[in-house]
This record gives sequence, structure tokens and C-alpha cells, in this order.
Amino acid sequence: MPQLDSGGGGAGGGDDLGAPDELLAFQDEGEEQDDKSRDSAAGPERDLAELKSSLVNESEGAAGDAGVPGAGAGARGEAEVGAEALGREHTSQRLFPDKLPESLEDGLKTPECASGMYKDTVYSAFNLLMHYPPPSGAGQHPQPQPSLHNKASQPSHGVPQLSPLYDHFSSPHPTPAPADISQKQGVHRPLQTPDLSGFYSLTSGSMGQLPHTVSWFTHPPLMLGSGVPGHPAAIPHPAIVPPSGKQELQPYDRSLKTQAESKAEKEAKKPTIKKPLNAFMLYMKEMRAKVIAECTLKESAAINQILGRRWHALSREEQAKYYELARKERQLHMQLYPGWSARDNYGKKKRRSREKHQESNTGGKRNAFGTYPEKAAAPAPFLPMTVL
DNA sequence: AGCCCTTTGAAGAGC
DNA sequence: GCTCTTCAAAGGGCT
Repeated sequence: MPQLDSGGGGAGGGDDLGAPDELLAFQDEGEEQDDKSRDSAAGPERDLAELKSSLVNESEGAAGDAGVPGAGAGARGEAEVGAEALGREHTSQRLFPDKLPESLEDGLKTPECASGMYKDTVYSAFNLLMHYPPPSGAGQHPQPQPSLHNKASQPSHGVPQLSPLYDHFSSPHPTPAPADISQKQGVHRPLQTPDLSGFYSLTSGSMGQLPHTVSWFTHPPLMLGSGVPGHPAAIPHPAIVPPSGKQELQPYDRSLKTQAESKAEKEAKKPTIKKPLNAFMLYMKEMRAKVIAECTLKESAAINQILGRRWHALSREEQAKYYELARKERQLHMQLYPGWSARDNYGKKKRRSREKHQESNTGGKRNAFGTYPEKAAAPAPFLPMTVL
């Protein structure tokens, strides 16, 4: 099993995994070159699959040794990267030949908008993550943590993001944020500790005990609307999103509600704990602002297409960092919400009708996977990186 | 107002 | 165990 350490001592070890080739392999997704790519990339693909698998399944207890891959990443020159990106360009467009929005095409007129040129990803916070100070002690008031969490991200739903890991995405090219962001949020990130579970004995239904040691849990502006029964001073975790229902029941309304209705509404009003972000989502969060700035695009769909291609253009090492971040996100999420399950949010978004899915499948649009039929039918068992 | 689009990845549901 | 489905972010577009 390949390891993340820069020593290259993993099972993939010795083998360079043929980074450029393997990337080209999934660049060449498409009808004509399918066979060629599949043949040439079979080996690297396996290795890549192992790598990704290892990144995901890496020892859950190894939080302390998550060294960021180091100098080895430099094996690939920028020229290679550029070549890959260029090579991918045509195939990526082939994926969405008809759907490519005009705005995206405009964006692509600038080569760097589609060439995966953003290689200067900042992982400083990823490293810092490993150095989060432990809680200052239960019962103590939080100490400001100025260095790590002096910036609040601004999710669309008006709540802070899940994890301190997110912080690093705002630098060095932070997404423009509303001027009143600090007033709205005033969020300090939680400090990740290796033993948060002892402090966050939460369940999905009840937030339970919240740490006094985590600044954003007790930050005054966020005390409002806390979903923490019995903890008026506590605030929900960033992943917790207030229910969409906005209107508060008037007293007389409440009196008219049946017990069942009230119970149902109470249930519906439970704060939503969002899923932890996966590697690609983390990557998108970081790079979106850059793409927007570079390509002057605004449509997220178009931006995401570009980001998807750039994601593929990333080197293994770069992707590995995001996989590692995502893994830590999941770990933290599990510690924060031990009883939470992804099924808790199932059906909370309005499901698209099956009829539409079927229509999409037959109509050459998106299939039930939310992707294109030919892509979903790709034989590669292991995820988009290895789509052939 | 609220869903759609678009991406990848994780995880639940169902067989 | 495999396939399918849903959700996670984002924000303009569309109904």
C-alpha cells in the first residue's frame, strides 16, 4: 500500500507510478482512444487506485504521522504538467461537447483557465493542522487562537464551515467575502485535537456537551440560534446548518398545532449536520476563487467543469494532500458527531424525479449518477481519476 | 422561492 | 459485493 510519506517506501514504492502516464490515461477518456489508454495505463492505474485507496483507508489512528508528501512531488516538471493539461483539454471538452456553456468557452479562451496551471496550492494549514494545540482545559474559557483561525469562511447558508481544515483554502487568494462577514459570523475555527471525542459527545439529535475550549463554540455572535439544548452559550458546529424553515411559529399557531405536527416540525427543525467534504470538494473550495478570478466566470457549473479538469491535472502528490485533508475532515466529523450518519440528510434535498433521470438517460443527458452515460459506463472501477 | 446545472468522492440503500 | 442514489459546495440560470 503506497504511503504518503515522501520516502516513497510504499507498496507502490520504487515504482514511480508513472504519474504523467496515468494522468494521461484518464485524460484520454473517450471513444476513440479508450482502448489505447486502457492498455497503456493498466499498470499505473492499478497503482493509482492503490494509492487513492491507501489515502482513504490509511490508518485512522495515524493522525500524527500524516506527513505531507515532500520533495518527491517535484519529480514532475511544470512542462509535464502543462503538457498533461493541454492533452486533457480536448478530451475534457469532448466529455461535454454540447453542454459546454458559452461562458465556459469564454473562460477557456484563456489557456490557463483550463490548463490546470494552478499548481501553487497552499497546504500550510494542512501542516498546521497537525500542530493544533490541545484544548486548554475543560471548564476554562476559550483563549483566542489568532494565528490559525482569524478568518471565517462564508458558506452560502450563513454558517461557518465544518472544519478548521477549511481555513487554509482562503489563502493566499481568499474568496472575496462580504464586508460584514466578521459581524455575521465572527467565527473562530475549532481547534482540532486528537481526542475531540471526549469533548464532543454529540449525537445527531442532540448536540450534547460542547467544549468550552473551542472558541467558535462560544463566540457571542454565534451563540444565537444555537441548536444545543441545555447549552445556551454554545453554538452549533460549523457543519450544523439551521433548518431551512425560516418562519417562527407564532404563539397562537403553536397552540393550534397538534402534538404530532409539533413533533414533526420539531424534527424538521433539527439542525442539519452536513456531510464532510470530500477531497474534490475541498479542492473546489480552495480553487474556485482562483478560477473565477482567472476566467471571469461566474456560473458554478462552468467553474466546476474547469475544476474537474484541473483536479485530474493535479499530480498524485497534490491530490494526495486533498485526500488526506478529506480523511481528516471525516475523522473530525466522526469525532464531533459520533451518531451522525449520511442517511440523516437523505431526502432533505428534494429528490429529482425518477422520470427525469430516466429521461436524461435516454436523452443523452445526465444519468442517475448525475453524470453522462458514456462516462458512467466507463469500465474503470476506481473513480474519476482513472476514468478511461 | 427553489430547483437545475456541473464536478468528484463518500456513503447509504437495495438487490 | 455490486450497482444505484443522494449529498456535499457554489452561484448564475431558469421555471
